[in-house]
Amino acid sequence: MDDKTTESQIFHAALKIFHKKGLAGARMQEIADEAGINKSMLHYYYRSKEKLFGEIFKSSSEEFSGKFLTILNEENSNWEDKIRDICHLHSDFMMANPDLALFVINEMNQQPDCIASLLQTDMGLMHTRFFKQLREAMKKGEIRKVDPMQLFVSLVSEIVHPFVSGSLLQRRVNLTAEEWPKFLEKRKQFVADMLITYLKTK
Amino acid sequence: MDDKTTESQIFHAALKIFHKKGLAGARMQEIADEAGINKSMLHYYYRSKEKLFGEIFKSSSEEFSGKFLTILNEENSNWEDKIRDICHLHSDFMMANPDLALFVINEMNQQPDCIASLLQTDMGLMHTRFFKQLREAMKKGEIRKVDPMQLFVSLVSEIVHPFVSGSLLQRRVNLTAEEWPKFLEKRKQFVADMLITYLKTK
DNA sequence: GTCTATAGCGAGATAGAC
DNA sequence: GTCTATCTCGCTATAGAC
Repeated sequence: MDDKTTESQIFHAALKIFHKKGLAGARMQEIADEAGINKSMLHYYYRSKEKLFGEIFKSSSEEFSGKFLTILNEENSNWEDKIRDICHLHSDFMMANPDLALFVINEMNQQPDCIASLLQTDMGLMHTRFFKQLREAMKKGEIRKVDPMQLFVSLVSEIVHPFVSGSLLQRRVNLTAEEWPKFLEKRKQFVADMLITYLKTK
Repeated sequence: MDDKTTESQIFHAALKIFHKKGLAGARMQEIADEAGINKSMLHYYYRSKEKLFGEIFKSSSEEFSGKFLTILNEENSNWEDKIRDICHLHSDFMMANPDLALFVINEMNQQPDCIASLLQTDMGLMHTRFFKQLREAMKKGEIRKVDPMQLFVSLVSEIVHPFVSGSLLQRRVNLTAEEWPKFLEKRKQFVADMLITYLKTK
């Protein structure tokens, strides 16, 4: 799907436009223009706007969610490494795909039913190595006893939200467009240190 | 604007529909139905869809941002109280307005220019009592020295993101629709404790 | 497979009676 | 101020030539 066929050109153009404008806001003409091809080709390859959107959403949400699972299930790292990995690798991923998170979150709220079928119902988060390692460390008394789910939500929120809410937060903390990426870069370290420090102090 | 005049009925109906579907996804007919009045009345009172949307967005974004400033500037509370207040009061506010945050974030990204004029350019965050108290406490060595902006972004992210990303996170942590509100309720305490504990340990 | 032309419909907006 | 009827346009989708 990464070659230069017409179909993949459409796919990549649609991804870009849907990510920026969402299903309701995107226009087939705009996608065609972005791909540099004729509008009727979109229907030739993907039948309808909804079908095309479905492909994009499926791919995007799987990519977004998949990143977490692979890191949380890594074999050769302890819970501390995994927190640092999430902070660094996921930040990098979102820096490279600035509209992805908001797109997935947003469209998921809009189309609860039509989209529900596209998603894995259970990610098995509780059974990843990360959670096992956390529970183990708590049992041994190495770290503070907390609800692992609250910790996970904190981790995700701290990393994802600055990207989701980018323009609003940037304005609030009064940083320029040049300073903001640097702020996010420093943030990886800040979040990892905070969470790990909190867990280790009793 | 809170009486039962036609204009306020339209306003409240539009708020509800725009919050749920956004500018592009909302339909004037749907707003009229929600308000229980004729569609042409929307144009009579608000001229166009864009004008009506503008009123809703202005009101919503001001309400959303204003909550923070008032808490961060409270006279009779120290930095610790203020963190707890943000966690508790802002959570309650978002629980009561579940679609507000995502709506503001989303539309802000969609309409960068048309909306920019509606927003206060500088919230003066750095000059609120909260930040003064934080810097003071750091100077005295009472708390860990951190970038106050990073801390603020963490605070906002931890509280706001679970609401913004509600349906996605809920699915991830595998909680039912009944368990999720309880989880969010416990979260207020969890976040406040974590941030305060982190700051106090050196 | 790719293009042009156009069908068909939905939605925002207005005219005009009451 | 409120309603019904209608205009107009933009957008999805398709038909059909090449």
